[in-house]
Amino acid sequence: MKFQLAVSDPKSKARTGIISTDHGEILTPIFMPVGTAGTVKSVHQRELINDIKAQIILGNTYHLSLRPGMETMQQAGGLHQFMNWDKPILTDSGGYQVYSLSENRKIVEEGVKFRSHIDGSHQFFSPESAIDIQRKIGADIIMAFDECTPYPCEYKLAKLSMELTHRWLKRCCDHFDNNPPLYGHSQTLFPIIQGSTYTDLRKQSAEYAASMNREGNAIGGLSVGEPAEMMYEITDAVTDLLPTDKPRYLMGVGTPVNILECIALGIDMFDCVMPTRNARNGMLFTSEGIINIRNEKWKNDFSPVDAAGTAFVDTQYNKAYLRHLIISKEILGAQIATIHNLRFYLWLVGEAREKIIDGTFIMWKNEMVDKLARRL
RNA sequence: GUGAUUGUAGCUCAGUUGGUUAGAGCGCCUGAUUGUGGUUCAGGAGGUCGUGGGUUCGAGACCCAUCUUUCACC
Repeated sequence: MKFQLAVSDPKSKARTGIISTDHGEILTPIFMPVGTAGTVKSVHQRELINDIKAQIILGNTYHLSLRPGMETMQQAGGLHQFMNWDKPILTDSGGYQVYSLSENRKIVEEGVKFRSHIDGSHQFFSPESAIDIQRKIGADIIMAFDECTPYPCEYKLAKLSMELTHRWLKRCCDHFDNNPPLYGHSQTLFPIIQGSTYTDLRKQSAEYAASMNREGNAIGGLSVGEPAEMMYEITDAVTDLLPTDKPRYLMGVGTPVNILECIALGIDMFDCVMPTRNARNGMLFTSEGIINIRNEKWKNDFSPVDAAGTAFVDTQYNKAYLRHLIISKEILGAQIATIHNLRFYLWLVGEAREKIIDGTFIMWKNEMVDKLARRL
């Protein structure tokens, strides 16, 4: 992987760049659609490329290791081959599932004992096994195995957790360096910064992550329930300590507003389930604000889903129809809403990139932020 | 026509020997959702208990009439 920093906005910390992988280039800042189980839910790979214009998608170590399992994955020749996606892929390590499936796990120094949510079987993940699995999946960018702390989190616990994440990070790096890729293309490992909402811990973690000298760095453990302002504050502090010549990935963020604010703070990569999961529940993100398409007021509104939108679904279907589909839990409703939301997210980061290059980013961002949070 | 049977929220139904403001599930209407368990969670609206009489301090419940549902028999 290579990262070429292109433009730095003089009025903020925003920047643009190009990430090069063996599966192609990624123009930053970028949003990466989440495809946990080897599919971005409800959309076709062809739509991801042609309509949504996704440049990179996510997969998930935990979910893919349970199903279909690594035997199938290896026989398929890795996830790119398996799902017929030859653009870049990033895999999350399963660390987040330690957090989100917290009722079914036990954390020890060695790793984490899980119970599968599918069949209740006992599973064990360690930094080493998370790397092994991600080698077998074959993602272009893979993530260190970390512990994501909940919010709020006491200082003492946050510190202990961060220190465990650091020891795990060292093990991830060692194991990664000692085990080559399996499919003839290169992979790169990103460390994850933790430290909850404590600036001193975050700084310590950022420095430790940077000292691993990998090709990119990620910020984890945010957008877990803390106020947005707190998230911005932490992100701001952390990006100051990360090398400028490597991409910064803010994990799990966020709303369109969050993304613009964090681009201004020097973040290059984002992922979030919001545009996909919320699409399936009828929440649409548009340049004019947020639409809950289930609301009764759209029942007989035959105007386009998003007249200003750039996806074909925005003009080919009307709101009343989409409302009907979502309320009826029809599959096509999820498809249309997901294509719309993902296209909007990709459009948004694409515009941000253009504005950074133009030198008008901050002005544009401030105008957009007001509109994006409106409820229509 | 005769004999049973049924009637409570939009739907399917609870509702104790008669006792405060009649409940549930689903549906509907609003929110929430941030490295996805095709979700999940929170809140809300909605009922002259078929109708009319009666008994009783008090009736969704008991009695009478009437309408209604379903069934059987003539």
